Amino acid sequence: MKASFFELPAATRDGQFVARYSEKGLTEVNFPRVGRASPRAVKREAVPAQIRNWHRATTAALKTILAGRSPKNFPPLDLANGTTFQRKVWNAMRKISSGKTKSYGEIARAIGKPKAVRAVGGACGANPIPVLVPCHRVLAANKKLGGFSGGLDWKRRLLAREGVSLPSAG
DNA sequence: AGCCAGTCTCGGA
DNA sequence: TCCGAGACTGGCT
Repeated sequence: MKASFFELPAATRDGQFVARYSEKGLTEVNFPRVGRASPRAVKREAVPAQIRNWHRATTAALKTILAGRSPKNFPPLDLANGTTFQRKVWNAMRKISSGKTKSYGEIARAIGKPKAVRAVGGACGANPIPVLVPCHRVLAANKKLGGFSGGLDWKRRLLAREGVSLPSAG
């Protein structure tokens, strides 16, 4: 883990998310930790104005999505850590609008690799920015949940907030 | 080489 | 119609 990023807490009604930033933008979002409190490495006043600005956008976007709506503004996303394939997948996922879903196969087709469905699943799991990059809107072909790195509970909750109804678990 | 957040096809309840 | 097992898949570690 590199030292050149800022880590800031983003309080929502679902708990305190943690966002990380590079000089280029948002690199990572983490779901609220159960037991432990906020990141302690960074002092508020040490955070550059630009990053505080991005963080404001991140927090607002998180809250908006958690409320089941579409954010008007996103912070810039720094996806430089992913492979080319992963970035294609994440980019395709970002085109899924709130309340809609796609299957892993559809994503695979969208990026021109119709047979790479399992790899798409892998890329979803490697998505460093859940919620804002809506990996939760990707379901299996039979409309079942599939998996979710943050826990299936979150996936269900996020989809429910967006008005998506699921066949079985309901 | 082995793992996987998928998908399709069968066969049996 | 609804699972479960098996085969096959492509990209990642």
